Amino acid sequence: MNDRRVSEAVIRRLPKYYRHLTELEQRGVERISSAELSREMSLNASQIRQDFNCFGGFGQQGYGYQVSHLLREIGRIIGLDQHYNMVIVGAGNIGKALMRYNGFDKDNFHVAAAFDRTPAIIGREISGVTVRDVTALDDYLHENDIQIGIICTQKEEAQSVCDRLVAGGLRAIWNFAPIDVVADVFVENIHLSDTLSVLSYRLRNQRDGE
Amino acid sequence: MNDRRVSEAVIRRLPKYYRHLTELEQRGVERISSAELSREMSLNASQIRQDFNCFGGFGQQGYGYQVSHLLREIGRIIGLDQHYNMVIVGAGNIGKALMRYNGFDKDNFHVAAAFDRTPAIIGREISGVTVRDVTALDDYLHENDIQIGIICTQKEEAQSVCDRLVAGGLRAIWNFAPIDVVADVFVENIHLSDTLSVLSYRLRNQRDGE
DNA sequence: TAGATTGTTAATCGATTAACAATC
DNA sequence: TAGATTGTTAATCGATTAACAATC
Repeated sequence: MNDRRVSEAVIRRLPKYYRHLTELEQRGVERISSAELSREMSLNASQIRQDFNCFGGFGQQGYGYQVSHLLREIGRIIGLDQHYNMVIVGAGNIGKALMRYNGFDKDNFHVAAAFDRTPAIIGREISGVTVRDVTALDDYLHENDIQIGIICTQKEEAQSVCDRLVAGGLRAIWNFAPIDVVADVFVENIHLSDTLSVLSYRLRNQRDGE
Repeated sequence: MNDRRVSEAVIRRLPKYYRHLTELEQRGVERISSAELSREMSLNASQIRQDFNCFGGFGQQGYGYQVSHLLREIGRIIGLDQHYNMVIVGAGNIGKALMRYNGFDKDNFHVAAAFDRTPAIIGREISGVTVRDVTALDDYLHENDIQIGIICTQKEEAQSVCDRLVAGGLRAIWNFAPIDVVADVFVENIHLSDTLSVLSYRLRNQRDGE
């Protein structure tokens, strides 16, 4: 087991491994070698072995990796055996979409409450969750055990909402407002339009093909 | 001007620069040095100069960079002076959210049409765009000049939709289905829940702080 | 045992950072 | 001119890839 700090790049590959292994398990594949996996995922086999060995030896020499075991271990490393309560602030386009989204396991990542400041939206029920007045946010956070805050406000309010979430004890922020929020907890700033800009760049500067 | 191929990392920093410079221009800042910018953006000053010099010398020795000029140049490099027509396939949660989204400039990135296969949704108007029957997709693409396809379907349909978009002549795919679509054009696979998994990983393995 | 494939060390490659001469 | 700051070359650092001994 490699004990040097796990790099950012490795961490971001973990969900990819998890997804692919889930696929393999569903297809009934029982074992896989790093070479085979490397072909399927367009990664380097050495890299795959290095990545897995950051967390301990999950393979067996001469055999490869047992898919179900590896899947379970990576799930545990990512923390998918945990239960997280989340709040969404801002029940506009993206907030609502995330409330209804089922791309992540609902048992694992649970939307406990949603908040907005618009009277027309407050009180509405979306995917079984009633939208509350954002003025009630701070009290709510103190009375409930929430781990993750999702920011879907306008960019102007994002940082102050973030501050309130952190003051309320949250340890992780998933921000969709088009600004980098800054906080002394774990933050993922999602900049959707940045990725669209990347496509624009490539179209503009296309030295063709992919 | 550095003529070696512009690296992936540089490309993905371009939208960040663009956002920050827009901010600066709005605040009325006229000039900025790489040192100052590095502080504000938490990047290294050398890196900033290297990045800009991939595309030519935008600065002036002893002075720094003129914000408005740099902003305009980076916008042009990204291709934000272009007009793109886009189609959205899948008018579910995320599809609808993107139709209503105004995080990207509407003049620049225009949603020309949306498609779905669900009768209840077909015909509905969302943000001024009527949802069409997805069976009409191929004809539509041949009759209209579309550059970017946005996939917001279930993961099961994503690849076949992608194939149809490419067959229809599109050169760029923005995919939100939780699967990596493969195509011989430019593809951005957005895996929203992967970033949530990263937060989960950090919470699980927190050696505290940010 | 022989063959396969891991775990791990070493080599390579590329990206980031530092240094400094050029120049405004 | 002197001072500031770029553009660019060189040094460093870390991540990726290759190699191979360990071992199932």
